[in-house]
Amino acid sequence: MPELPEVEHLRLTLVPRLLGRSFSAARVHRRDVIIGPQDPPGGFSRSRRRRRPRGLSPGSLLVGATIRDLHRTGKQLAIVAEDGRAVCIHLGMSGQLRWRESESPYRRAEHEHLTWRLDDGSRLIFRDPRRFGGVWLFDSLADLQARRWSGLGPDAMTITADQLLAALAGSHRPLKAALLDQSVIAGVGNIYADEALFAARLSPLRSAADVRPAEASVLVRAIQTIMQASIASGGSTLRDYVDGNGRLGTNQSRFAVYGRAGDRCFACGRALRALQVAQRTTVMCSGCQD
DNA sequence: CACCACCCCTGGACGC
DNA sequence: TGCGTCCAGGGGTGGT
Repeated sequence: MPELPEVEHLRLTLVPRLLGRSFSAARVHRRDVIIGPQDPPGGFSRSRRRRRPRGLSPGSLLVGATIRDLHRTGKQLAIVAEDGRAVCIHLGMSGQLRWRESESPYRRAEHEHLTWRLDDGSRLIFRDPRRFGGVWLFDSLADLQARRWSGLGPDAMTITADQLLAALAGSHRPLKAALLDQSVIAGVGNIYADEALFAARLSPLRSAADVRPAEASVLVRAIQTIMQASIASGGSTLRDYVDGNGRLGTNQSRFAVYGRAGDRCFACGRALRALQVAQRTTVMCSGCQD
């Protein structure tokens, strides 16, 4: 569920908490959520992931280093230290990254897999009940970008219509399947794919290669407008998503189609239709989208 | 190569 | 109340 807007809002809430601070300690409560730094690019597959990560030391979790920057590409976040080392965090479906004040009494809650202590006594906690997410360790941001982010397409917030069009060219799968493919465009998930396609009046079933330049422009604008609005309202919270301060998002109240199958289309009044595209529940308006 | 079905995981909703 | 079943979905893997 955390897609680009949730991760970006999370990043914005963590920047003032983390930049310039340093980690004084890290506690790993569940080893298999952590991958690297010498493990294969992209991490282990599910079965192999159970293996104990090699090279896991307090240093590789950035302990002792000052935090210089928080990066985001698509749905992934990176904490970058002054000395260049980087930790990549992917929230998956249910992941949370939460900062807690020093005075709050801390008792580890369920599914909290990794806890950092900061030099001012506050804490940064990675929690992920479903464990679709993970934490990847790299010796440098360049290494992270080369080994983990190189397969990602342009970020959804900055992609141009020409770039999207080029990525769609020659592909005959449904347009929505292409939008969900992170190598085509990074950051779009099931919710914002449906919302953007509705706003752009394009059917999720359209063949990707059939999208015309003018339609790609409208679609890119729709994606970016919708995502920008969501970032501003703290992201969408359906179940698990909270920002760095533990606050819920409110953007879910603006959904036009997602989760509204059977309800009336706000534009034309027809009942919204639910279908499956690329193994994902998809909601669309047959009257408006084509 | 392109595409797709399947699987990982947990908790919440729902039916009986 | 309790138990079973289904569903949510990001993304890696392996099959077609």
